[in-house]
Amino acid sequence: MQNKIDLEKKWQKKWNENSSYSVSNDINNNRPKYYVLEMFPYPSGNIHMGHVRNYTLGDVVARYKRSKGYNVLHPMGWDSFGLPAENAAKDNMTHPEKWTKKNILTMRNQLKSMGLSYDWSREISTCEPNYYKFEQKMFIDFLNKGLAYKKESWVNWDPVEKTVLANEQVIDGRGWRSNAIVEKRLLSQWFLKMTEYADDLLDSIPELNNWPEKVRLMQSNWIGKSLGANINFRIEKRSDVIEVFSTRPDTLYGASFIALAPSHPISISLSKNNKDIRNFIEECNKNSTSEAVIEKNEKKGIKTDLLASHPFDQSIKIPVYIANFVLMEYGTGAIFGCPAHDQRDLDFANKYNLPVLPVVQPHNFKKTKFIINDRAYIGEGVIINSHFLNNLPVEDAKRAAIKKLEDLKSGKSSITWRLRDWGVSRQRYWGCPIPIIHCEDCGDIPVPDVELPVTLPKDIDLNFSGNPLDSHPTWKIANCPKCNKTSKRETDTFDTFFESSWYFLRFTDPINNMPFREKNANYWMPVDQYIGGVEHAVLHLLYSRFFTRALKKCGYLSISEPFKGLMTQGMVCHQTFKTKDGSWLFPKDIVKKNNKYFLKNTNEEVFSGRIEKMSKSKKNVVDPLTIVKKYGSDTARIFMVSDSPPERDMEWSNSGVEGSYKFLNKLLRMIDEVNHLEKTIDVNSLSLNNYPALIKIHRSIQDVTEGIERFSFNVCVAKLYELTNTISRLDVDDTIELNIKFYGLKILAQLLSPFAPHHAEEIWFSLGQEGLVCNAKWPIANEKFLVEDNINIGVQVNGKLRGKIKYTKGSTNNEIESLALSLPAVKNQLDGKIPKRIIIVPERIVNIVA
RNA sequence: GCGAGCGUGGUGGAAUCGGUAGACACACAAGACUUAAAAUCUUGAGGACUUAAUGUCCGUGGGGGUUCAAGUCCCCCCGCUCGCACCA
Repeated sequence: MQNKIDLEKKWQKKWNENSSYSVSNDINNNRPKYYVLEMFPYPSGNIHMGHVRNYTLGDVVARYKRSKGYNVLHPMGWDSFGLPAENAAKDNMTHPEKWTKKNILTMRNQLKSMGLSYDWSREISTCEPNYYKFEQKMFIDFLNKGLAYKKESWVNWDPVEKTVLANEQVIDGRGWRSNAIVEKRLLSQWFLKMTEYADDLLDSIPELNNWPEKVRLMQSNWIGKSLGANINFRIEKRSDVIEVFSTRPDTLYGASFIALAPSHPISISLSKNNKDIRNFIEECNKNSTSEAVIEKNEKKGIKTDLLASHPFDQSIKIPVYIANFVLMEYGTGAIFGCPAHDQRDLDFANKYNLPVLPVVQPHNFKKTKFIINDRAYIGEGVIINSHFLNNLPVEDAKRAAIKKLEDLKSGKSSITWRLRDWGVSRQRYWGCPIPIIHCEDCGDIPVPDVELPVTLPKDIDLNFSGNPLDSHPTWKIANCPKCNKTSKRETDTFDTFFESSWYFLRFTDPINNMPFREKNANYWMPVDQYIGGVEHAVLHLLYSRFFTRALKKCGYLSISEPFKGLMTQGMVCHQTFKTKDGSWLFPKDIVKKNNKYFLKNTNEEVFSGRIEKMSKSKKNVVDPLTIVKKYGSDTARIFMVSDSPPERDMEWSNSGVEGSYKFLNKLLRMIDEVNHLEKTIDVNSLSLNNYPALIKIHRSIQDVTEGIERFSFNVCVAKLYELTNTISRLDVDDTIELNIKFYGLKILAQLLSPFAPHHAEEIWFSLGQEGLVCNAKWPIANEKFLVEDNINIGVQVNGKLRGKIKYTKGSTNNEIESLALSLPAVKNQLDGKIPKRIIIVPERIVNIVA
């Protein structure tokens, strides 16, 4: 038996020599196309188990589809702009570019050692000017089509580092490096008009029927279309009004306060003459910009002197507050609070002693008075305490209230989206420069096409705080393309989601000096199967859907939806280990003895913690390279798909890996056993009943094929184990069994090839088959071996299993019934009584109701 | 806080349509081979209770419901995980 590494190297070399996985750019061929894509990695240093899982899943699909005769596009590249390169630069004083390129080199070799069937000639890296120059042009096209614009928006500002922080860099309201209290600041930034496609992005979700339902739901909720009303409240002694958006205009009579966002124009104007309000708004501005943080914080407000008039009854006066939970970005930046029917409003009202008047009463309410204590009622019901709305059901009352508001010219029906425009400006170095020049006279002028790309300067000062592009002495100086006046370049770069929003298009035509040819994109797109982590369920996938539409509007291609099929894989988890005083330990340093864990070096006892997602911070990582070196990549691949279904989280376990390794070794032993023997008989001519192994072989073809089609790869592996067990028990001294064994091994090689391609080639070759198994046509089960004549089903009495019966296919219900009733256990249960009913579900179950 | 998902033996999981729960594997135990170990092969097993019969009861996070029949459908609850717009 040869060394696994040599075996794998041998076949990788063969694939290379044959260019087995490269795809022709000639798209006029007759084979149907199939585009399988895994989310490309950020080159963080080394591949981790999450990558191994992701790319194994994709490779199974790619290899399977190839053998089914598809023209398969299966590319790989690098999402190589991003914050970690800048962090690494600060930590180790290495240039982001150098760090990134080194990582790519390492990771490319690691991926290549896994024998993944990529067309490496299409490799792309987004930090290359040759990639990002196209998106600079795209941005200018968006600008010209009105899909990009500039506005002010809030950022997390670290006053010590003088830099903008990502939400993840703000920990408990402080900068992660400086530990300074983070402030909110307004910056002028570029936005893409995603809201223009809000309706389309929402309405097209039903077409994405090869996406997981949960992702479609998340996207729907994210877009968040709400029907309601914009309502104007007049302010006492002032001429302006407060415009409020509400989905519950039916509860207007229950309004007990109005709350403004801290950044609402009225809040700002009030703060000018009121110190308390100014302090409160300042306090709110110390909050993070993260919605999760804002929502988790204690709900607080400050009362203003303003009183608003109720739109239906000017005599009702409602106090106006400024509250920390009202977002300027959503709706109109102001709400009316109806505490009885909204939990957040109720908490607020109870805190500030505001009245709670119920205006919706449950339909079946019997008692005399409906009272709200500390739980808001948000269900269905009829309106009470509301004059002209009384006795109407909620939905009717909404319509009536809106009608009245319109009659009074105090409001109108309105749709509000949760979806916001996409802010793409980042105050960072390691990203694609935004191709704009700010001229004092002409304003923001796009860099002319001939001057693209705007490339990043290499000589940057990493010690300097703030954005290195901004502090660079010369880079930002440019002449206005219009008036030639000395001007300043835009020093912000694009959000790195920009690159990942069109990389799948570049893969369809990666070498031409244009982003991609429309012809190629139209042929390959949409991606037939996209595979990646569920953490991208909303942002990346929604940005890409928007981007594709925007590119279509600019004439780049003619499709709207980039991803036809989506598979979201679960995380790779592992047990954690800690010392007595709670510091994390690497699993590789630990040995298990008598159900206790000890440090390898010192023999100190350590303790196992929860099973958690593999992460560097908890040290519960297993390095894929160590595994590949020890067991070979086929072992890692088989293990990755064998235990857990792809969409679920999986646990990495050493014993599981050992199991996969043993399985592959068993296969190699089997070929050693048969490859010196002669095969003589055509097994397809054998009759089926005498040879259960033949039936098993054909069942396996059927089961594995179906399993791959519906992503039950773990079941496929189980079926391969079963098939292996069956054929390993065949007797090589019996001529017929030997021939079935040959045949079974050949089929096994083919069924195995998407999962453990190196071993599959080895078996294929040892059996003396022509060519490479990766080019062989996928086997088809012979129907005559699939039909089962003997039916074996359970018999229940009152839904409980009491026995089993066997009959031949085609027996009548009467025959089945008498067979069932003749079972001793059934007779026992019936105890002489006559069954009330007998339910026979053909070939499934008999249930006798006594 | 809001949105989404998940929960089945000692462990990972299977059960495609509501129809024999626990396939396949890991771990475990016994046996074979071996001077021995490893490797390999064979066999066993959800839990409890017995009168030890191929017997009864319980069993898919907990509680309730629909149905001849529920891991699967509905309602409530518990636990864990993911996302929340500047991580990718």
